[in-house]
Amino acid sequence: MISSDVIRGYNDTIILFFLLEGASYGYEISKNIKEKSEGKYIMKETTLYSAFNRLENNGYIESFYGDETFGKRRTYYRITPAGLAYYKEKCKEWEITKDVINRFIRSGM
Amino acid sequence: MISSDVIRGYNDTIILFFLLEGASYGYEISKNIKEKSEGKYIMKETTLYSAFNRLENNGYIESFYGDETFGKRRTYYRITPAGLAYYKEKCKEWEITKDVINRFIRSGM
DNA sequence: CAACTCTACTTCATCTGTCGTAGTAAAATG
DNA sequence: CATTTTACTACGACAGATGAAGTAGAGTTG
Repeated sequence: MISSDVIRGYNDTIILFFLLEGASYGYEISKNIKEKSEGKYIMKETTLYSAFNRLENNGYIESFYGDETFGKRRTYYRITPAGLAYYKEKCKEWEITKDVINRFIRSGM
Repeated sequence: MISSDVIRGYNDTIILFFLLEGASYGYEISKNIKEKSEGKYIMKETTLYSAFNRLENNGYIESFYGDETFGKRRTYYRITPAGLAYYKEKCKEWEITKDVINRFIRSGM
């Protein structure tokens, strides 16, 4: 398990990644993150839902209610064009970040 | 310039990296970070000095005064064995982190 | 020689994002 | 029918980053 401070700047990006494939909701994304990272990263519920709020306030995602007449009502989110642009930007930034941090890492110690 | 939230979890590691080579002090490390990253990352003074405090409180570095009889007195820092162990740990963690974040990045967009 | 820049910090207050704790509520499972 | 899983929401605490401002000596420039 890696510390979350490392990931801090990329939680929003991780969420947007899953929304690229289509609308989704909190619990599903939470499971997907765990699965895709093979359990190496688990986003806390509170972190996830507060990220949704931030992303929506920034206009990067939009929420709507599912039409399930059964079960607990889900809040679905879809990515907006601004969200897609933000995601792409973050991907580029990541390449630079990786390169920069690598300069301060000694891998063979 | 990359956002510092990304780096957040690695500021301490970056500082320790320079102390591997020998004792140093704030201003010098600040310059070194800028140079080594080719200006892509500039650690703010307040971030740097508060990191020194944190690192010292954790026993990862030790401070001492330089014997310069001229100029403004410098506070030097040297890495401790615990600091070295911490640095090595962070380097290993970085490899995992990189791998995990990469899974949520689409590089060709 | 006065003004400015560079070196080398320190203090303080604020903000953002993460996370612990707790609670609600419906459906599925054994 | 009790427990687990799904699907959230609210609240408060905390750590680390940062902006603004100040201190102070040394070197540089007009």
